[in-house]
Amino acid sequence: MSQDAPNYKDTLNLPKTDFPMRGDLVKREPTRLKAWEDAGLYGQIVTKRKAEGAPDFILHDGPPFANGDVHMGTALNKVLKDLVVKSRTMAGYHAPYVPGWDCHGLPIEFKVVKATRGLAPAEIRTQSEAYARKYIDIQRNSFKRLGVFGDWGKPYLTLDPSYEADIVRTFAKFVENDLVYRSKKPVLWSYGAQTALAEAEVEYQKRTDPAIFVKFPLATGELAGKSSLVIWTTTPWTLPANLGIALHPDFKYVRADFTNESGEHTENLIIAEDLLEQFTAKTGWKPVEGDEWRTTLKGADLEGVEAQHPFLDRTSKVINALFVTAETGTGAVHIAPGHGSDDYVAGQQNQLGLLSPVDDDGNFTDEVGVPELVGQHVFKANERVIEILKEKGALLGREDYLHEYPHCWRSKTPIIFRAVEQYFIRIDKLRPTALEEIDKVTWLPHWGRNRIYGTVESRPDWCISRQRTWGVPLPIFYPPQGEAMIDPELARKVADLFETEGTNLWFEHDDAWWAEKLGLPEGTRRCTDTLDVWIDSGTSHVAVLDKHPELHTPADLYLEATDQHRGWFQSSLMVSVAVRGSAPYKAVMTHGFVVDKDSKKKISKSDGGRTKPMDAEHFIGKFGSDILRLWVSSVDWQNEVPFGEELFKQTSETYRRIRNTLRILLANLYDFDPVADAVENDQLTLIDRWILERLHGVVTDCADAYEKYEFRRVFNTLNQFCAVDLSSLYVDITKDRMYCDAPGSLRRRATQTAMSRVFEDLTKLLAPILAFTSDEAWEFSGKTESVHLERFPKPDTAFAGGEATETVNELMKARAAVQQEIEKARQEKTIGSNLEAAVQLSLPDSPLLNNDLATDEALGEFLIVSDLKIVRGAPELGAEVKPTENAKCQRCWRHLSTVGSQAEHPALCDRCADVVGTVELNVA
RNA sequence: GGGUCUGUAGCUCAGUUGGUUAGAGCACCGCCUUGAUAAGGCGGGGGUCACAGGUUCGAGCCCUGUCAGACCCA
Repeated sequence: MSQDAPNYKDTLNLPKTDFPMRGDLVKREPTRLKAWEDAGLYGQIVTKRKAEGAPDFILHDGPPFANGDVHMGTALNKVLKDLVVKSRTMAGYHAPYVPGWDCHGLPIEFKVVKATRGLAPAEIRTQSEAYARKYIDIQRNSFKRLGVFGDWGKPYLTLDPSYEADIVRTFAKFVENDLVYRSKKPVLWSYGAQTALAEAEVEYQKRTDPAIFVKFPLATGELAGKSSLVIWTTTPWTLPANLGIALHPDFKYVRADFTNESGEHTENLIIAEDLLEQFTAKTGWKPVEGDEWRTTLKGADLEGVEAQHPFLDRTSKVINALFVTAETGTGAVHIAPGHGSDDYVAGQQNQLGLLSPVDDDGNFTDEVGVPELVGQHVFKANERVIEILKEKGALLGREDYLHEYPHCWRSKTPIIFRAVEQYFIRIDKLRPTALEEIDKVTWLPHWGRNRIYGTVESRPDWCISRQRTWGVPLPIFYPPQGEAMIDPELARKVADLFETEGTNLWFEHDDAWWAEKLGLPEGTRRCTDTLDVWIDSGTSHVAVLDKHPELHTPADLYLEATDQHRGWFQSSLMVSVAVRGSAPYKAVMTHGFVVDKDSKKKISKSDGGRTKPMDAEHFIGKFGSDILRLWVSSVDWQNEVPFGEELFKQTSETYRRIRNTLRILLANLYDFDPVADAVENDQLTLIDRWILERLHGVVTDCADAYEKYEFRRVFNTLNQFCAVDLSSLYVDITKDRMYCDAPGSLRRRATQTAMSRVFEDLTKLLAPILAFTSDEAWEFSGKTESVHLERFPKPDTAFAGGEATETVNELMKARAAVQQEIEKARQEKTIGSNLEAAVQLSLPDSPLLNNDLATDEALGEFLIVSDLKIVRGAPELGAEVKPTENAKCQRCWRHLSTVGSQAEHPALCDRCADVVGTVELNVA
C-alpha cells in the first residue's frame, strides 16, 4: 500500500445519525416527559381514538393506598397496567386510564395520631387528609416519571366528597336490599384509651397471668355424670362468658381416673393423650395405674354433648375445631365467643350465642351472672373467679404463666377482647349470585378463579363497621328511644350533604345540629363508627366507572397483585352483586409479588439490617424508567417476580442492544426517502426478503402476545429480532452494500427499503415497553408526531410465504460450518477477519438453494466472505478455509480477484472502481 | 396446619397433543474487528430439567410423595 493511495473512505456511505448511542435516560427522560405533558399527549391519544370511533377498552385502576413512597411492587403493578393501556391503545382501542387512590384507613390515622396526641376527631381527619394528599403527590410524580399515561390531572380519590357520597348511597342500597344487620363481635379493646384497636396498634409485652385447669362435668351423652372435660385458660375472667368447649376432631383423648397428690380425691377426666404428662406435672393429678381404667376416644366422638358450667346454671356445648393444638393445655379449649376471634368464629359456626359482660372501662356488667363480680375490673376479678372455682371444686390446678400479651400502644394497659355492636352485611344473600358471576369472568392466570371462588364460598358475613375516625361515617342514628335507625332515605339525605360539604361535616357538628338538619327527634345521637375501607375501594365501580363520562361498567380488566383475590376483587364483586347483581369486571388479571432474586423470598423492609433498596425512585434515578419498564416486560408476572439490582444491569445490556439496533437502522437510512427511493417487492434480494419475512413473523407474534398480555413474549421476540436477526445477521451482512455500493444503487435501496419498514414496525412494537426510547427514535426518524399516537403495524402479507426464510435457514447451516472453520484458522493466527479467508464450501443439493435468490453472489454476501468457491451437489456439507491469495480492495476491504482490473483504480475491485467513478463524476 | 400456585444453565426466559445429542439472550472465557467503536462479529465452556418413586417402548412434559418458595387463611 503506497502512502499516496487515495483516501477511499470519503467515497463510502457510512451510517450517519445524531441519535445518541447512550440512552442517558436519567437525564433525558424528564425532558421528554415535560414535552408530552406540555403537548397533552395522553389527552391527544384518547381524543384521537374517540374521534375514530374506536371500541372501548376499560382498565379500571385499583387504588393504591396513599401512604409511603412507590416501591417496586407498586411500580410493577403500575407499569403492567400501562403496558396494557398502551398496547391496547396501539391495537386500536379507546383505552382511557383514570388512576385513583385509596385514602381512608387506619395506617394513615395511626401515623397522624402517633405524631400528635390528643387530637379531636375533626382534627385527626384534617391532618389525615393532608397526609394522604402529600403521598398522592409523591406517588403521582413517580408514576408519571415511569412514563405511565393517564388522567393524572383528575384522578379519583376515595376522599373526594362525591366519592364519599357514593359510598354512603351504596350503603343505602345495601340497607334497601335488606343486607345490613347489627350484631356483637369481639374487638381488641383498650380500657385505658376507651377505644377499639387494630392489630397494628397493639404492642406485645411480657405479663404474668394465672393459668388454671378447670373441670367441666359432662351433662349429656353416654358419659353424662361419669366424666369431665378439663380446660386450661390464662384468662379466668372470661369463664363467665364461656359457652363452649372445643376439641380437635382427630386428636386422641384419654379418659381415665385421676387421683390428686394426696390421693384423697379421684376424678374421671378426659385429656388429650399428648398433653397427659404435662397435665400431671402441672396439676399433680395423675392417672390411676392399670389399663382397665383407661379408654381412649376421638374428639369427634364427643361433638354435640353438653358440659356443666362450673359455677353458672347453664351448660357448654362441646364442639370440634381445627385450631385446637396439642402444645399447651389439655386439648380442650374454653370457648367464650365474646372474648376471642377464634372463639367468635367457632361460636358462629356452632350457634353458641355470645356473651360479653364487660363495659368500656373493663368492668363486669350485670350480664356476668355472678352478683358479687358486677362492677369489678376483669383483671382484678381473676382471683375471685379462681376462688369461686375452688369453692365449687372445679379447680384442678393453677400456675403462674409468663407470656407475651398485647398491650395498648397509647395507654400501655393490657388489651381485652370484648364484643361490641357492629354492623354486618349478610353474605349468604349475595353468595349464590357472586359465585355464578365468578364463572362468567375471565381469570388470568386461570387458577385465579379457584382462589376467589374458594374465598367467596367460605367467607363469613362482612363486618363493615370500624371504631375509627379516618373514614366514611356510617349514616346511622340512635334516637333517645327505640332501635337504631338504619334507613336508606336518611342515608341518602346524609349523602347529599356529603356530596357538597364532605364527610368532615359529620365530625364538625354535634348531634343536635344533625338531628335538626335531618328532622330527627331531639336527643338523637349519630353513629360514631366509620365504614370498612374495603367498602370504599370496593365501591369504585359505582363512584368511578358509572360516573366518569369516558368509563363504564363492567370494566374490561382489573389488574392487581394476587393478594387482591381476597381484597379488592372480592370487595368489588360483593358490592357490585349487591347493587347491580353482576360482576363489575369482565376479566381479572393478577401478578405475583416482587421477591428477592437471590433468596427468592419476599423483600421485607427490615431484613436483618441489610436492607436492600426497593424504592422505585432509587432505580429510576440510577437506570431510568425505560430500564425499569423493560425489566417489567421481561419477567413472568404470573408468579413471584424476581428482583434485584443485578437484574437491572442485565436488563440494561438488553436495552443497549435494542437501542443500538434502532440507531444503526436510523444511521443507515440517513439518505433514504421512502417515497422517492423505495424499491418494489420483486426487486428485493434474498436477504431483504428474508428480514421482511422475519418482520412479518415478529409483527404477528407481538400482536398476539400483546393481546394476551404476554409481555415477556414480546420482550423475547423483539430482543431476539434485534440481537440475532438484525444485529448479528442482517445489518452485518448488508454492511458491504450499504457502505460500498453506489448510494442510489438498486441493491442498496432495496436494503434501505427493508430497513425502513423494519425500523418503523420495530419502533411501534417497542413503544408500549420502551415508552421514552421508541418515541425518541421515532422523532429522530423525522416524524413530527409521537409514536404513541400510532397503531401497531399490520403484518405485510406479501412476506407471509417464508420462501426466503427457508432458504436462509438452509444457509445458516452452511454459515455455521464456514464460521467454525474460519474460527479455527483465526485461532491459529493464519487469518484475521472473515474477509481474509478463502473458503471452499461443499454444498449438498437442496431445492431450497436452487432458486433465483440463492445465487453464488448472494451466498458470498450472506457468509460475509470475499473469496468463496461453492461446490454444489456435494455428498455432504463441509467447508475448507485457508488465507486468500487475492489482493485487498482498499475501499471495501474484500479480497477479490478483480482488484486492479480497472487501470484507473489499481487498488480497487471492480465494483468499487465503478462506484468511485460515478461518485467522482457526481462530485465533479 | 388448610387453600391456590411455583421450582428448566450463574441470571431472565423458550421448550409445540410425552418421541432423536434440552434452546435463546445476558453474564463468563478465548479470538477477530477500529467504516455501529464507551459499539460490532465469531467460537467456546456451562444444565443428572428441585429431589425420590411410578405409568410408558419412551417423560422436562402424565401420576404420587418429599423438599423449598409465594400469596391468602388459620
